[in-house]
Amino acid sequence: MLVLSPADTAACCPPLSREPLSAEQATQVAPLLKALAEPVRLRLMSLVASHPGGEACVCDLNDAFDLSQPTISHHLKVLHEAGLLDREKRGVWVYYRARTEALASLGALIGDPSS
Amino acid sequence: MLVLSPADTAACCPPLSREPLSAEQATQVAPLLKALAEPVRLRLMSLVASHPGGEACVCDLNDAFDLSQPTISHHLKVLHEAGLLDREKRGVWVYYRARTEALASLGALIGDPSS
DNA sequence: ATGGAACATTGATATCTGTCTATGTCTGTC
DNA sequence: GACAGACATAGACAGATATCAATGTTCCAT
Repeated sequence: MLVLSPADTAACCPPLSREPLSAEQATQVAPLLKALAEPVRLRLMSLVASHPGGEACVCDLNDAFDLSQPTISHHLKVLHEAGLLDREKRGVWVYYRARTEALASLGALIGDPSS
Repeated sequence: MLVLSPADTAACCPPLSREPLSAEQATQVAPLLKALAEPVRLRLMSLVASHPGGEACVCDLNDAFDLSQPTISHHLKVLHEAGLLDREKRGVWVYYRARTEALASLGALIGDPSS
């Protein structure tokens, strides 16, 4: 099943320095950046993305921060709802996987490497 | 004179999916993303970056939005203090210039194009 | 069934932020 | 020098958000 996530909207736009973003494009892309624009979420994203297999269990992530479990859960939810993390429950554990295509298109939108 | 701006901190880190960001790196990079993570600022950045000559006068930018002049001024200040826009006063007008190197390194950090 | 472990959700609170109006500062012109 | 235009700053306020403690839910083992 094909699911369109918020993160897919990053692929819709040319790089920032090519042509001006429309108001609609900006309101679609900004939430992606906002999801990343927080130190804890940035580290969470990085932790998951750089984890062996491209996925990480919540139990691993909780230990990496000096924050309560609900707080980590909240940040993971924000990243998930933005479409930057995929969620999968396996038994008692929940695994999050980084959507690298979303990160790639977002990165290309910010700083076009080909220019 | 060489001035180190907040935006330069984006070049310090390997891509998100290479290795986990440290807490210090995350707190340095997050403000850059936060500056961009707002629809108006994203459009402002895009407007300036895609403007002929790579720079734009505030007078041009004000007209592109249905917002008060102080609000635009505020957003430009945020982008400037993040190190994403350079500021130059010429006569009565103020010109903002996009720091494309900062955008490039930030984009590379988010989604590594070389991987 | 019962209990515990792994996460999520809820509700509360303090802080941050985007917007406005009003005002200040600087620059060029008459 | 007075005035007008371009832009910044200050202050106020409503809405968003990061955090926590408490509680709920789901799954597995005993």
